[in-house]
Amino acid sequence: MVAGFAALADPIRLDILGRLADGEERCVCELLRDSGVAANLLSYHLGVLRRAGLITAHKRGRWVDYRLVPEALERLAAVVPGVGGRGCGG
Amino acid sequence: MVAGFAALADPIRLDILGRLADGEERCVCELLRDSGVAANLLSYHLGVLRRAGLITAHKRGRWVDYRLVPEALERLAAVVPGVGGRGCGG
DNA sequence: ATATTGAATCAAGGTCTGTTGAAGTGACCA
DNA sequence: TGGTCACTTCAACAGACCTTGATTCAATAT
Repeated sequence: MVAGFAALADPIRLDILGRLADGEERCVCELLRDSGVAANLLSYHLGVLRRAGLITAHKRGRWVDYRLVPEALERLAAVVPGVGGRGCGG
Repeated sequence: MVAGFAALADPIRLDILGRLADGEERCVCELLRDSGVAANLLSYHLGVLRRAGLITAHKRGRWVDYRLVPEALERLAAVVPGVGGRGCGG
């Protein structure tokens, strides 16, 4: 949980998550094109997000596709103190 | 914004926020009693939260009371990627 | 088998953070 | 005026983090 917020506390990682925010899968090569960071650095940050459980990876031939784990992010958003996680209809 | 998430990425600070989550004001001395950390360390973490805009301080005689800034925390929770800030009735 | 590509990992650095103990500031009391 | 209390700030250190360049690994193409 602390690890989840720590994963959000970096501009590169927020950028990655923002680019996956529509729920679609994207391969590293595509994330790499727009991000403007080195491939190994991108891989490092993807690893941080993956180990935090915020994204998942699966291989497709030579490529690796990443996808958001919305539940993990919702759980994080719901646990922000003072917000009260289920304000909608829970 | 990155600073906001970074402020959440620490167990002591999450503990502080959790203790302020009811919206009530609490003086440092009260926060100090249960937390079990040194006074200067608590002051440091309160400073991090204050500089991130997540809490506000005001003096009351010899004491300092801290209070949550719910808007700041709601804004943070709403900006978590993939959650969709206004999913309720926007 | 070899080369090439997409991606992950390793080693090493510089920088930021968290923790500690000591000193400083302002408000109250004698 | 001096002393104590509540809290903050300072100086210093260990550890974690981010970034970089080089290496490694797996999958495809020749």
